Amino acid sequence: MNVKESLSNALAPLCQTDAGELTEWFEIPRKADMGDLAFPCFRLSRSMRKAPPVIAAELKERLVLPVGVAKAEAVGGYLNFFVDAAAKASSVLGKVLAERDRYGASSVGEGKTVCVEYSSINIAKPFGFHHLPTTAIGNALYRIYRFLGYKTVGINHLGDWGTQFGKMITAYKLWGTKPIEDYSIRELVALYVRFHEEAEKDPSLNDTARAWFHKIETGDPEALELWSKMKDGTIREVKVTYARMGVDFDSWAGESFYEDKMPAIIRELREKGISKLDQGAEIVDLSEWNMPPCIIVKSDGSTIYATRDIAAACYRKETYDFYKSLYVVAYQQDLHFRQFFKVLELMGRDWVKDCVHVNFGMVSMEDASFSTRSGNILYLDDILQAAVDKTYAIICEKSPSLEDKQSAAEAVGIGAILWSVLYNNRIKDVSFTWDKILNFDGETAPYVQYTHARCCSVLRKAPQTDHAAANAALLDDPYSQALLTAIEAFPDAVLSAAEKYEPYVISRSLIAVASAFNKFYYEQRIMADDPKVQAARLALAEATRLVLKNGLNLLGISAPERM
RNA sequence: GUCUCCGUAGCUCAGCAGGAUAGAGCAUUCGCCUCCUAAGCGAAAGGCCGCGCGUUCGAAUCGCGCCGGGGACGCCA
Repeated sequence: MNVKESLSNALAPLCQTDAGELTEWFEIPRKADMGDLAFPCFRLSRSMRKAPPVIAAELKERLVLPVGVAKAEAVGGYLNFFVDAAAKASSVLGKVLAERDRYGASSVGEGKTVCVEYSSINIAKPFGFHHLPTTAIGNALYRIYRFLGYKTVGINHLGDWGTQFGKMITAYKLWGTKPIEDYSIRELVALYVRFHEEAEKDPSLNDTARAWFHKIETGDPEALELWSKMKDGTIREVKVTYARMGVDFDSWAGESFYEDKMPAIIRELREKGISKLDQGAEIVDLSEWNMPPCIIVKSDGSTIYATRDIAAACYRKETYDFYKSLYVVAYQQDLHFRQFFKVLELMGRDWVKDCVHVNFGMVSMEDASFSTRSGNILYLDDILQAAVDKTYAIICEKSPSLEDKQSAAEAVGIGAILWSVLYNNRIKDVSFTWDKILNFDGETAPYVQYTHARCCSVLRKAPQTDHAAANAALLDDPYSQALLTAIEAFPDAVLSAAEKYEPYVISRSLIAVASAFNKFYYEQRIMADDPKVQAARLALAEATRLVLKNGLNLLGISAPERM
């Protein structure tokens, strides 16, 4: 039983209110000096026919404080409780040191599967800067749900189908100079650009392209092989970039994968009378829900992304029997998701309530020095590399004696980039400037990483001790207590992040822990003269290290031990 | 035009299943390294929480209406 519950049980008879309900009432006071838990008495004023401050004062008089609560204070309409410092220190520290890299984890998701569609790049197209939010947020959610015990399925819904592949093959056949598998993405993009230039002069190229795509569709061996090699080459190349960001997928099933799964959907929509013909196309009329129609089959007879998304959703339900299916896709597609979710509902797929469009804002690059590289295209890899290079220079300046500067620069530079889309509400647009990204002061990934490295440094220099054996009661000073409070809040932050599909909840929690540790570090000497105090503070540093590492890991950001 | 999201300090943002004197970071100014990583710590300054009305004992938080901005709106994804 935790402190909240025992307080609720003690308060229940005095308030004549159910203890379970009272548990929900507790708040965290705005400031630490107001206590650890606040009990608002406003809601009792009607039933008890007294003013809230009077109730608070009376409760304070009559309440017998349960074990673990040191004192109560009536302030205005609140009854504030101060938990026993030693009890708190020992329970928090004990939990973290016992659970270690599982601290903050849970088994709430046991037996449930969560699908996360994210990143979703196009084959033979740049892996661009604009893919950063979906990749970083999707990866974080994937890791968060896995940490909570869910079975997770990360899906990269590849853009690997369409007439552009006919164009690619046409261009390759005309101007290709080496085996297609040897082409890098940038070279494939150059071929594509050339195709469009030449097609301006010679429109017949477009017919050739259509013919090639038709060959892919009908299974012509040569066309299929070229297409397949382009796809393999792209995946091989992007995997390098994904690896730098700690990203991986369980499924690379893209648009082509659902080609043979759409006819059944189209047929069902017709048979159930959900779709109808309109202006030569098959649509689902959604005017009843104040939405434009959802196009299922175009007037030329071909399918469209809504059809594919419906087929994909059904496939995922059948294959994974998901508890939730997340789509980490920009808010520009809000309407599209509302539309095809509604169509699924009309088809009687009640599980569509478990499908969630996890939308996010736009990223833009303000820095003019960058927008010219590679033409108008900003490759994500270039951004990552530039951040790593600049970080390397900063490390040379700040930590000249560091041995492995390169790997620290990799961790910190990429961490800073990922952080930029993981520390605010998803819906916020992010505009990039190097000044902002490479400012490593304050609420940033490098700040958290730095704090982690500080913990590691102290622990490295200290004699090896059994942290679990330390006397936590000695951590009764306000700085240690504030740090313990921040550490204690971490598991709830993980749960909340999952509930809201918002990784930033974890980012903010890490900032709180790091900030509390740095204050503690400044005010209290960890390597204190008293060996018992020293042992307790080392245990606290170890707990801090573990929390920061776990949290960064959930965000897909690495935690170097030195920087 | 319709739908939708957003509007909190100079800037970027937390807070919003209603509750205490609205909080951070950056930038600015001023302090702190003979001691565990100064990528740190402290202090100052900075606010009609877009505007109005309503609900409530109580509104940054809920409702309605304006204003301002982003996005989407039938054969791209």
